[in-house]
Amino acid sequence: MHATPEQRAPLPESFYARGALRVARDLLGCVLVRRLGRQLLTGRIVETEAYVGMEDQACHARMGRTRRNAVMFGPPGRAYVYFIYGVHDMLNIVCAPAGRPEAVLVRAIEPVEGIASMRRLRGLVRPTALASGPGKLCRAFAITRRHNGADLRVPPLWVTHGTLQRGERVVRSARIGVEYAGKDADRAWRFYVDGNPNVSRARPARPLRRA
DNA sequence: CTTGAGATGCCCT
DNA sequence: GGGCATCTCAAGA
Repeated sequence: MHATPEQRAPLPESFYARGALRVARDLLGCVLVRRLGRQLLTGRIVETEAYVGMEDQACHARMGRTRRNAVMFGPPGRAYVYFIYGVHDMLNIVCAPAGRPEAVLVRAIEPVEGIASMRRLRGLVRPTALASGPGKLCRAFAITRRHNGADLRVPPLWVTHGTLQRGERVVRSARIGVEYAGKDADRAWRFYVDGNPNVSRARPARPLRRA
């Protein structure tokens, strides 16, 4: 089954300009594409989190603009990639018009093409563990801080339209690892495909709501 | 490992 | 007593 040109076309900037909450939901099922030399690595996005501007106490922009978070203040549809814990790169997508620092963290991907390369990049783990977390996915797709600011409509890294399959349901929960965020720690701003084995934490800590 | 907030210290006027 | 360079250190999805 081959993708049509339409399906392969990158999502336009307007898709990303609608605010992190809507975009986080709508990115589920869309396809991340990475060109590595002559090879394409692709996968369906199955888990995201919204980070919603300066008011959001979990958002990197909460203290205003700094050197690190500057790309969040720029145009939508760009990669905001940062390094954390001395170990992981994290891929975020800027999701509001310039000046509004909102972004979606891409947290898990279901590998589709280029799985052999992903295994090389990640080590020999279960296929469903190749990209089942924000740090893992950056490793599997060879995404690093060098991609910070990259336009996600052109190679080597872009996102194309995709849909959920029959029977796939979106659920939401609190975001992972934001306990420090006070009033915002419990907001249900994490979205994922219910039951998908590539999601980073299959078993939720708390009850879920249908999204 | 990086970041940035806060502390500390230094020199100016 | 303010502005700024430097340090220090906790915390980070």
